Amino acid sequence: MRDVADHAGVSVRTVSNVVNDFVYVSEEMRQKVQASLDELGYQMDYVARGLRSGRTGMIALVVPQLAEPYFAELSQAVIRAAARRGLAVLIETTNNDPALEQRIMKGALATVADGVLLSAGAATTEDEPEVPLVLLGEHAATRHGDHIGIDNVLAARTVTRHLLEQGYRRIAPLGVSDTSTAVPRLQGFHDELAAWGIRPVQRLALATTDWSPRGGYDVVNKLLASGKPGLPTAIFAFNDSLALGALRALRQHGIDVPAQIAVAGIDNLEQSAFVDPPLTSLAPDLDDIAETALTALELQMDGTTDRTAYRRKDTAFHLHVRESTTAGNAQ
Amino acid sequence: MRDVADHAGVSVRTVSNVVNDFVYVSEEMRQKVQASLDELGYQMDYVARGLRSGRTGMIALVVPQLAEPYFAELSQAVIRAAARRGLAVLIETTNNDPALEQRIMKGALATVADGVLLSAGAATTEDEPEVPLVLLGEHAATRHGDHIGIDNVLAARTVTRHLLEQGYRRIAPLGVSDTSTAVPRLQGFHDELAAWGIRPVQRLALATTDWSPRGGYDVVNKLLASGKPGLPTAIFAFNDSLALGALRALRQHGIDVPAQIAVAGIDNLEQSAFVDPPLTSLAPDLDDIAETALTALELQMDGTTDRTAYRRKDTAFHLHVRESTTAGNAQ
DNA sequence: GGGTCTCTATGCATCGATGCAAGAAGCCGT
DNA sequence: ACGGCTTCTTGCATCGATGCATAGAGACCC
Repeated sequence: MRDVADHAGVSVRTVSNVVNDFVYVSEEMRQKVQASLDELGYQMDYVARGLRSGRTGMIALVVPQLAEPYFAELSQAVIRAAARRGLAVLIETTNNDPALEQRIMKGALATVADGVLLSAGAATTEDEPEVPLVLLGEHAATRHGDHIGIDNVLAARTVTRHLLEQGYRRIAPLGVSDTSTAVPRLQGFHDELAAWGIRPVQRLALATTDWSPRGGYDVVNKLLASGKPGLPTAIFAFNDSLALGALRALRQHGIDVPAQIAVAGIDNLEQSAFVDPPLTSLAPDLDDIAETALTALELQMDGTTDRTAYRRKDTAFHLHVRESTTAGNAQ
Repeated sequence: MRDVADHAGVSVRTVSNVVNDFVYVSEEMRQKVQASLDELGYQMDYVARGLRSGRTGMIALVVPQLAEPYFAELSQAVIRAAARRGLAVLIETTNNDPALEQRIMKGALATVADGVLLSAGAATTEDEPEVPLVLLGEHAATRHGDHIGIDNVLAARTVTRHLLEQGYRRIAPLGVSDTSTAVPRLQGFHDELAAWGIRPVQRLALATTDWSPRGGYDVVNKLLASGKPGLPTAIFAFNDSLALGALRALRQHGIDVPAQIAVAGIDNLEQSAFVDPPLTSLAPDLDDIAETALTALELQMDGTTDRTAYRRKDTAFHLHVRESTTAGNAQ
């Protein structure tokens, strides 16, 4: 900036004024400085500005695994929403390491990011976060700040209701575990069963903490290989990755989906519409999540809302019914 | 840092010395300062350090679309490799916007990132980049700096050879277009055919620039719906997303894979092993790409290599043969 | 003419860290 | 006792931008 100032024969401050569209700059001056800016190819040093202003123009997005399609699609939505606000996105992955999550909640990213979006974590903390922080998904562990996500109980009820309406009665929940996302989904599943006067069959519960295709495949494969009688007539996978693995296991055992066993999931991955048969899935509105989260984050950043209070916002979702749960001989 | 200095009754500079493990600090002093650091919960301001040192500790990763599984998996690998070096990763998406890519090559991220990894772009430029810059994948357009990726001609030959060895002769390339990645893959396909004395059948080429499941689905669906005779006996999809869409279209038309038509792809997405039938796919070694790219980037950052010369490094890949190309009645 | 007001351009201090170089303290050899 | 050396600590300037305050130039009013 000093170079530009020298070149244009004005003060550094004036160059800054031009760059920032300060009101009191004469047209003549603006053009002269602009010419120098262009000629020298000036690029703002955002680090220096960040030091002075206390803002970096960056937000951090923290997810367990970027390679999981759900988080990839979510990240994409966040990047889009951030771009609309002129913010760049720094992505960190935690691999579900609670210690790392805790450090981040405590403010480890405070100096590089103006705010943090933390997704689906395991860490618990009672401390007030030291950065503007918005939690995505379920975080049973803390009651501070903004929590954005779908109502998982309601979402699970919606999927379950669909299966029940299709006539399926022996439904196996897939992905049962004690993680913060699994618990409310199982809850919703049970709630809906109860509403229909159906008692959950403990033996049908398919437990795994590995919510990947491999996890779904392994669990369902074991179930089928066991040769035990009393197979479910439908599988409600707690996410689509599990469902895709389950589908593979079912096909491998020659089981027709949905004629013999129906499958439904949650996330509505891009992939899910292109497997065979196309997967019925509940789609969280990722753009809604991203937009809502960034709005909440900005309110924290400019001090409108505080970080102590607990605010929960549920975002929209939509059930995509596809062939994996229709055209079957349900019972 | 000033607060810590006051609290410990020492100078700011000494605190800095302790934080940076400067050699000439007495043990006594180190402990006293460390106590104050801990007590006050000091966190380094990386922005300020960045201003002084000219390094931000961040690299930018630029990809067209994060939601595409390949780029998600690549990003994951880059984040891991960067973490090993103590670098954070800022992710930008371009949606293949050439103007944006060009701005990035010119150094738009120079002040926020110490270096840039730019993946699979369309932009052409002859200017020397103004940031340490490593290009990932094919970038026909520029001859500056480091280019890291698999040898796409060889990769395509490898897949094609596998199909030929399995006995397939009427192979349809899927994803034909004039993008920088498609061209060498088609080249390799033709090269291998030629080596076997087979002339490519123009009519079999399945052209699309949309390398997503939808793109693959649409093209193959149109082919099958056309009712034209002379279907291929195998499809070589230029990436797995295309292949997955193709699989869906084939199944929908009641075509058995691989008995009637075999399918192979490139990328080896996590998903690809869990579709039905599991997809034969050529796996680029993403960790190798990320590691090689970051090594090259660091050499540029510390000035060991310059940004003018052209350096191309091919990374490892491995063909995963699965059922989508085996156990068929090839011809 | 003098005072007030608006518009424009500038100087200086500052954000939080580190490079540099000098100062202080202790030790050794002669 | 004194210079020379090593070890340890510190003050000051600096990175590149912006906040604040103010000075100068006109314009306008009484």
